[in-house]
Amino acid sequence: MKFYRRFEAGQVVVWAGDRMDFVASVVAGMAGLTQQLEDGRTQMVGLLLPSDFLGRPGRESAAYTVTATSDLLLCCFRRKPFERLLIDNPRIASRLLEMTLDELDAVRDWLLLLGRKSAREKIASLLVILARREAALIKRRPEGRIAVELPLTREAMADYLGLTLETVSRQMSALKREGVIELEGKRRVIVPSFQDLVLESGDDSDGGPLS
Amino acid sequence: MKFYRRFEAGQVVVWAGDRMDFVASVVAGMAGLTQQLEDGRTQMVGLLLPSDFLGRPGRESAAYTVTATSDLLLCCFRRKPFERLLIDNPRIASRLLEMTLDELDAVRDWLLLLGRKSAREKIASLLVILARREAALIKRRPEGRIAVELPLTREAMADYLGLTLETVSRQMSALKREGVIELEGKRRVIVPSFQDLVLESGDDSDGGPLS
DNA sequence: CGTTCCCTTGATGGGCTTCAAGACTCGTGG
DNA sequence: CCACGAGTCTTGAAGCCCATCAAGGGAACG
Repeated sequence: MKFYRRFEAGQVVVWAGDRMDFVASVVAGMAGLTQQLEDGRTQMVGLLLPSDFLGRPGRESAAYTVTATSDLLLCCFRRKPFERLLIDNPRIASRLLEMTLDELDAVRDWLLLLGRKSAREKIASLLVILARREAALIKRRPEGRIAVELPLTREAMADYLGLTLETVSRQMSALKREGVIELEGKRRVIVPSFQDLVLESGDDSDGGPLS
Repeated sequence: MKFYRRFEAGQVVVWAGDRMDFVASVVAGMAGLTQQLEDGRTQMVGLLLPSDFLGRPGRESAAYTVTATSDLLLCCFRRKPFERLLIDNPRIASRLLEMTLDELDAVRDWLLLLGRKSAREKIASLLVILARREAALIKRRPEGRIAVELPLTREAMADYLGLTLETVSRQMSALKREGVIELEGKRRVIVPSFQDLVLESGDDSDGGPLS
């Protein structure tokens, strides 16, 4: 009933429209849900980090293409038994509802980012989000000088932010030039002052409760 | 336990952060959830139509400002009794989960719209969405020549689409000039060919099941 | 008949995309 | 060992789409 699956960076987990008879939880690594227009324009519509849930109970086929953006480890359950589990165990169903509502809130913040933020603010916002998610795993709140893992290509960042990869690259360079961030290789960012990064992100909310 | 509340177009239902001890279902009219950056930039992050659910069980205060975009009638339940209902009645809880998952899918389509579509495609997409929602209420699928109610100001449309109200106005004029739409007053649109409008919206999906 | 709200239209400029070329990194094979 | 190539990223130049600033039209209301 429960089993693990491993994917390398860049591999596709499922294609939109394909049959999908499992649900899963991310153990390690990162995955993106993406949607496309006919002419190929691509937008990421979900970013899955450790502890996130993948799949929809009661649905036969995948609504979105899921791609591993870094090496990825999934803990999978066959869908039918999982659906039974939901019916028999209201506590689990209730927990799933809560996770879904949290995800809905996160996606709504994402709408604000895509609709109203500048390229620079978008980049800063993404780094803030990743820093907060990383810190939340160890029940902490980011502050001062911190390091952020960035297991995304420039292209994946662009698809998340609704930009081109060139613009992402330019804005990363600009933030570096101005000392807001430092780069250790392409996929690791040092943030000298997390507070300053939050200022660059446009919104001043403190990130809410640790939950 | 159950009561009705009425709001006029433009009135605020709740302010973000305010205490909210009811949940509600939209009976008639339309409401928008909006989020703001400190400098005033506004993005709509939810659009509630008849049959949609408002509020989050288990949460004390509103996360977003809710505004009636047209005259609005809500069917409200006090939050505490409603939460008890969810615990005692798994069928209702399960239904709420399904509605939340549907909303999540809708918001993900919205991400694609904000991140990757042109102003013209955004306008067309909004009209397609409203036409489909309206048609779904009577279990039909829009096609051919149809009318679409547009109970939104140009500014509310702009906040939904991540544009300025001037751009919305210009693109509406352009679509009209080219015969894709006709206007009956400012808040009612005639679509000579729904299929043509879908082509203008950028994605060619058929709108999925009627559910 | 003036005020207010909403909408339309014009002119201008800027932020991001597009197109293009080159740099860096890493793994492979000569 | 080093040359080569593929994938990823950076940087430059040009142009377009949409935002911004500005003015005015139209309808509803007192």
